[in-house]
Amino acid sequence: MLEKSDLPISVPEILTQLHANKTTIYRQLDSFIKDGLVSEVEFGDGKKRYELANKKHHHHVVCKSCGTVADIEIDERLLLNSLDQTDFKIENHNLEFFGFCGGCK
Amino acid sequence: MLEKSDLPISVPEILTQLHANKTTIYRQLDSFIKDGLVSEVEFGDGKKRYELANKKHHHHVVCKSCGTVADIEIDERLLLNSLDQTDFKIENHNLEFFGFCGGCK
DNA sequence: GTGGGTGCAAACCCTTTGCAAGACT
DNA sequence: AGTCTTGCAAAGGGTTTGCACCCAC
Repeated sequence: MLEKSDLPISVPEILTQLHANKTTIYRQLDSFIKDGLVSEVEFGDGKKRYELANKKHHHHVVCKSCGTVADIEIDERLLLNSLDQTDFKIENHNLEFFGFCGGCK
Repeated sequence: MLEKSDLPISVPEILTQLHANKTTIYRQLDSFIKDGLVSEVEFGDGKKRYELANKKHHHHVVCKSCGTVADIEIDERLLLNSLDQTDFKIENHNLEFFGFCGGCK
């Protein structure tokens, strides 16, 4: 398929670039996610975004002005220590940063 | 208004508890956010949630099974250090944890 | 009367579902 | 035949918008 984008992309974006059926895209993404090939990220604009799951664990910085997205690696050691205070069994987390990119700031 | 809930609540949830107009709720929330009284959080289920902005900076743990939400404080020092690698000017971030609560795990 | 907040309905956008048609074994 | 995938249209769910109405100054 079209997981050629190296940054997370939404279904509406996919549809502008690929003359394909909406429903099929959603269903294929679901199955890729189930197989662990694709992962979902959320930037809080109401659209889910998808990226290949073959990269090492990372997070994103999103430009509030132009929408540019960059990958970022976070040292999560201290972050994980903070989890001792809860009795939840944590399985995953969302962590995304918002600000202005070099060109926009 | 009804910011009596001490945890983030979505507009559909508000509407079940308060016989009020949808549009009015959205507009009042917008204005509260603009005034810095309310802040928005996202748990990735397509609904925005809102909570009073008068608490100290914190994050949430969300139970994937029953939906229970708890507050959690995160030591963000190391996390912020990681941001040196980007030339973005970061203004804010989303950080939410997902897992299973004491009752569900 | 003018300006601002309210209410209703419709529109919007992303996502999901139902069902019939097609492809593959 | 049987099963799995596709396509289209419709429905769903959250959010936004248009516009008329009402209240207060």
